[in-house]
Amino acid sequence: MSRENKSFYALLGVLLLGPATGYEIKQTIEKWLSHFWCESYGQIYPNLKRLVEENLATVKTEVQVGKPNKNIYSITDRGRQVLTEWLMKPIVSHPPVKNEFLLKLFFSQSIPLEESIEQVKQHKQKMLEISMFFEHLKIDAAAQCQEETETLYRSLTLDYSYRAVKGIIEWCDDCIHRLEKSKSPVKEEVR
Amino acid sequence: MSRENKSFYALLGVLLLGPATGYEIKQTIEKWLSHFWCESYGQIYPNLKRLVEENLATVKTEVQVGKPNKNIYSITDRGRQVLTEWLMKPIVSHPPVKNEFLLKLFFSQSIPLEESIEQVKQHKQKMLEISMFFEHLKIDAAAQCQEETETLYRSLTLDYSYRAVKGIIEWCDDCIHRLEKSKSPVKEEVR
DNA sequence: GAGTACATGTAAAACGTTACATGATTGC
DNA sequence: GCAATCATGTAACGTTTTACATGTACTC
Repeated sequence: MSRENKSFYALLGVLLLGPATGYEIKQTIEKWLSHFWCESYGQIYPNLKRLVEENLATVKTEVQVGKPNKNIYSITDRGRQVLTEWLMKPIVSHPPVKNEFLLKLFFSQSIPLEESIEQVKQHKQKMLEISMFFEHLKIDAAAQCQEETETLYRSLTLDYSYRAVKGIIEWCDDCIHRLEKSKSPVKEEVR
Repeated sequence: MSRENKSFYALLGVLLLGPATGYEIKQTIEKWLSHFWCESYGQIYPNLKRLVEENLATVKTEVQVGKPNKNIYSITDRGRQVLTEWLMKPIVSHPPVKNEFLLKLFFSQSIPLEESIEQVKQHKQKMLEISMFFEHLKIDAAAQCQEETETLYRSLTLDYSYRAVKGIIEWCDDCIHRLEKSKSPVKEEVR
């Protein structure tokens, strides 16, 4: 029953919001979950099949002309139950963290200071872009204005990521300062 | 030349700090880099071999009795060069983010509020543990007090992660508040 | 005419962890 | 006596992405 496979639950979760095709699921994840989750088609289509095999979802095929037929998936009661059980289970596995930026920075004593500063500036730029994306998402989410509880949980997850990037942007500024300062640390001691 | 493989550079980076065996590299990564990187033996040993094949490192075997022989790896000039080039290259790939906690929270409108609050409290607990681990690391890093530049970069990377968890802990408190409040949203409007 | 959106699906490749095998020594 | 530390290495397994195949319709 592969309780480990998180993609499974991600798919069930999206289906909870309403029936959808694999294609639509991909889009939903990209739009609303991209700041903390992603799935490729290589995961989505085979897993949707398995969902049906295990009675967690049903399919209806909508015949189309010109385009491939649409396979519209809906969550079943059993699917809802399995998802709910998972949602309430405490998280045990803390999967590997990998941050390429920090890996580089950690070993950066061997490159010129200017280069390190440049890397940090680029990282800050990237974080600014992400924070702007979040701001747009927030507006979109508020505009959609569905059920109040749904909005609450979307808002909470968005705030989590937003706060994280904001913190990182502040860190970038600090970091640039500290690196600049270390260029000429003697001056301050001389005065 | 597999420029994609980040493990490669992680190994080179650790070897930059001094010659080491695969076993010691694992320990170093676990102690100092664990908050942003990890490597398993299944990655370390085969990649160390490849490092030697590509002249980025050399091995010396130290014969031991009772234990397996030690293979001590040292970085070569070419290794240093390859590492430095990578350090200065801008980061292009932003690998998949996967946050199981947020995935659960996003879909939590379908479980009782109390359960969601419990999940957030557990997440906060985890973050507190991590922040304490960071505080210890900071002390250890200061105590080692090697070269000043080395200390600077370690301190910077640590602060990055530290600030991130601190932000998340604050978010947890906020989040718990907001969830508690949504239990009885009517009261406030009634008054 | 090129590119994008719609729509599904698979095979190959890369990536990464876990578990196993081996085996002495030291501390509880 | 059991667990942990030291030390290396591989095979199996699972996960995940990428690239490919297919094909219409619409927009620039």
